[in-house]
Amino acid sequence: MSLALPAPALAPLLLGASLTVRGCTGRIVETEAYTPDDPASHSFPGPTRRNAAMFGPPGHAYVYRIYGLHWCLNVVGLPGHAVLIRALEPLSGLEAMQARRGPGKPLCKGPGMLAEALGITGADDARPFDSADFSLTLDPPEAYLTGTRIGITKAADWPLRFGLTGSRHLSRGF
DNA sequence: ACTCTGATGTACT
DNA sequence: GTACATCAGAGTA
Repeated sequence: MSLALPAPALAPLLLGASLTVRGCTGRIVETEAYTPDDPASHSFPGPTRRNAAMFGPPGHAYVYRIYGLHWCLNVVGLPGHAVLIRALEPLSGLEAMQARRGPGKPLCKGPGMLAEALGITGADDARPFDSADFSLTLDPPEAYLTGTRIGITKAADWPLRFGLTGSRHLSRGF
C-alpha cells in the first residue's frame, strides 16, 4: 500500500500499524494530520530547510525539534502532507525504551515521549520507513475516534486528530 | 484531580 | 523579541 496520500486519509490508516525503530516496536494508537493549506502545519509557508522532508518522497520520516527540547516523528504522505505520531502501545524492546525514558515514566504517551523512548533524533529526519532502522507494517482499524488536535492555536477546531477506540495508551482522551 | 511554570532550539516578525 | 504539533515537577485542593 502506497503512503502517497493526503494526511487526513493517511492518519487513520496508520492507526493499528506496527512501527519498529532499531529493535523497538510499538502499535500506533494516536495520530494527527497536517496539510499544506493548514495554518498550523510546518508546510504552510512552503519548503524551507527545516521542513524539506515534508516535501520529499512519501513514506519517509519528518523529524523536528519542538520547544527546544523534544523530537517529534511524522510520516510523510503527498508533498506537504505529514502525519504526527502522537502515541504508541509499546510491544517489544521495552527495556531499551525504559532505559531511555527513565524508571517509572510513561514510555510512549505523547509525541516527545515516544521519540525519546525509540531513540529518534534529528539524525532520523528524511529516513525511509522501509529501511534497516525503520519499518512500518500497516493494520488499519475497523473503527477509530476523531477529535481536535492538541497543543496548537491555529486551525484549532479542525478535526484532524485520530485515535484507536478504547486504547489505554492515548496521550489524552477524546 | 488540576493549574502554573521552567527548560530550551529554531524559525519567524 | 515572540511563538511554538511538549514534558516534568511543584504547588494547590
